[in-house]
Amino acid sequence: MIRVRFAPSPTGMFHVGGARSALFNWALAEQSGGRFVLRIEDTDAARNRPEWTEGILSALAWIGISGDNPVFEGPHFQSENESQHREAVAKLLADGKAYYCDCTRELLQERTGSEHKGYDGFCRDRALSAGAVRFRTPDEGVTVVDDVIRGRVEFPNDAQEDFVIARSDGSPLYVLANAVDDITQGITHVVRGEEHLANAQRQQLLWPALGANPPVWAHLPVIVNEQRKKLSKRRDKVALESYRDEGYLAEAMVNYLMLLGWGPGEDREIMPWAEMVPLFRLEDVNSANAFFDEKKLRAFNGEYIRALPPEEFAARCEPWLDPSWDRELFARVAPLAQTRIAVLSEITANVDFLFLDEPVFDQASWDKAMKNSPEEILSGYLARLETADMDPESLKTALEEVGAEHGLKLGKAQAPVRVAVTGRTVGLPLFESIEALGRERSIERVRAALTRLRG
RNA sequence: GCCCCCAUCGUCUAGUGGCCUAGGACACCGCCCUUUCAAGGCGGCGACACGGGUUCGAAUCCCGUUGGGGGCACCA
Repeated sequence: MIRVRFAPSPTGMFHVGGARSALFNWALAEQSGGRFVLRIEDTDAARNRPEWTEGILSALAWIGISGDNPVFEGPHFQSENESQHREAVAKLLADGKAYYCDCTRELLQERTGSEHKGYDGFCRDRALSAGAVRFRTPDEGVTVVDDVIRGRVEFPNDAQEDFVIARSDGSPLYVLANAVDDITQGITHVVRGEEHLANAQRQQLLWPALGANPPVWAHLPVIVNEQRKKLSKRRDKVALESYRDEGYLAEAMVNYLMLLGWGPGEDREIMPWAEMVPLFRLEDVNSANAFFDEKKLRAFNGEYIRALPPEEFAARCEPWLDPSWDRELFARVAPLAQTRIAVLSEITANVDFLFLDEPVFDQASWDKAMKNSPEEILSGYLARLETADMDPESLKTALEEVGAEHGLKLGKAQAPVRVAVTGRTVGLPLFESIEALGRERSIERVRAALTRLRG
């Protein structure tokens, strides 16, 4: 049985790169009826808060990864396995595969004469009984990491120092704890970001030393920003939550993320998760870094929004709607907005005019719209509004007639009315908007605009 | 400085020696539709980093160059 794992350290926000890794692992587990193990790597007390873990869980659940699916296992907490980590260190020590070292950084630099040189093996045979613990690495030959995505990767052993696996206080370090947990949890495939390739070199050595066969390795390409640098939380928008809060649909996000380094082929891109799962193959994952293109994500999101049944769309907009807004009225115009927004948060700017006492006012929009005989158009339309039938066709005909009286096509004539009624130069179809607003309120707004115009 | 990875349109990618005059998508541009804006339809622009090999034949294989990226903690 395939057992994969996703092992984030709690850091307060969920990285989109992590989401991509989780998704790839999830697809692997799901397609094979295997297990997806969630392990929270919380061994660094400095960055470990319960709410961080909650954040990871909810972010994963958002993209469809949760205990609702029997493929999911966990969460396990690395901190709970510390005794096993310590036992592993003790065993390595007992087997002579590791040794104590009390060299300070300064001492080492003095001896090697460089801050770039690695550890020189000074304590290898000093038989110390305390200090940090270093793993004894081979001096010659190469360490081979067989990577499904990259092929055979060779690391010359003479460039690999005896690395530290436990601190002087006995607490185990990541490289060791991670390997021990993977072994005890029966992980068969380690699928993670390329930044871990160097760790694979060490863990490739650690697994056999711990009496286990190394897993299948797969190091995913890094997701980069426009500068082609790894996405960093300092400079880039990397939090999955921020995309969720802006109104990106989980389905679109999942679809887009899957395309970063992989594709279902056959010139297809928009594809639901269920269809992708059986198609996913680690062998087909690209090895080149991928740029996170929010423009394309937006386009995908727009596609997914438009594909939603109207009622579903209206329901999804709920988090962005003011509680006081009339939901029935909203449901009537929502379909008109559906093709006009790419992220859910944009819904408010499209419909708020219906619920506000007065439309939003923006001087620039006003100036732009009030160019062609605005007073004549508005007063003429005002008169017709009093008696016209309140259906889009009649409302349109009425404006066409007013426009014709002043030599204006509908395209020009609608501008002042639109700004008077909605406050904006762009937006939902005008006559449907007026119908939804109702006669009284529409008249009121046209009157107000005339007043402002004359004022 | 050392180790490693990578290299097809601006971007994500298809392509695994002949099907390639290199396909799709996003972006961009134009046209159509049209009450604004979208959506939709049609069309356009646009790439195999460079240099050597191997081969009857190379985007595809090999070597080198250049260019990017990742990693080098008693962090994870």
